[in-house]
Amino acid sequence: MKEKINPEQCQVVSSLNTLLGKWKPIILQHLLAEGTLRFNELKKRIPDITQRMLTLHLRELEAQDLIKRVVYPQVPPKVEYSLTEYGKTIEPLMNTLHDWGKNHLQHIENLKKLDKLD
Amino acid sequence: MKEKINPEQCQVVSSLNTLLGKWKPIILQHLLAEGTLRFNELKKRIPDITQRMLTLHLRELEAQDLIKRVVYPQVPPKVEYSLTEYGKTIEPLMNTLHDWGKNHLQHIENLKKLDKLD
DNA sequence: CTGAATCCTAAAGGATACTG
DNA sequence: CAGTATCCTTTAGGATTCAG
Repeated sequence: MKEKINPEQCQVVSSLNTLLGKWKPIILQHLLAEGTLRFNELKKRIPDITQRMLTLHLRELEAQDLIKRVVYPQVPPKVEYSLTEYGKTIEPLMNTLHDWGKNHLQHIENLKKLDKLD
Repeated sequence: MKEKINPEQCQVVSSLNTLLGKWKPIILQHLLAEGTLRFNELKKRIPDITQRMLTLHLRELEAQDLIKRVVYPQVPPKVEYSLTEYGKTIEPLMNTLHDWGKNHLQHIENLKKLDKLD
């Protein structure tokens, strides 16, 4: 018997926790695709997110050192978000998740079709 | 500018939803490591999970076609859980998550140490 | 423009007791 | 042994308002 695995020590859970948040993967995808975006540019690209959640998620991603936040001291304020160098290491992970997820949707779709034949 | 990405059409989100559940990755890890386990064997290996959550998570993993459930019609009941053939395709994904998560914990640890030097 | 503050709802998960 | 059923707590997220 293998040793016990707890959520706290499981490294898979560690990865998942980093991405845990309804909009975090979306935010990361936009920053991966476009490099640098202002707060409102992100808001426009993710219409259904609330300002509150965008702020909270950005703060958490920043705390994880995945993104950096640059404030231009001017009025009206201008704040730019982009991935840190470290944050860019998440791209292969995102791609792996994307590929498996895409295949998974197809798989579930196929199962449903087979069910209808019964 | 790329097209908008919504949670519903985002394939990364699709993968994450499959693993969404406090104990699901843990359950999968045990089944990956040991092949077939009975309900109570899983419960013993994951001491802090409640029977309720174990049942719910197993049902959801089964609905995703990731695991299969075999009931032996006897008293007392015997139910065995194992990965489906399709479910085994999640192993590379789990490994990728594990590796990134392990590195991430180390990264965060290093950042904390650097902070203390200030 | 980029937030912060407050209040509220919904969903996930836990505790406990019961059952074929 | 392998669950169900019920009730409760916690947490994530949404709606709205205000502010520098």
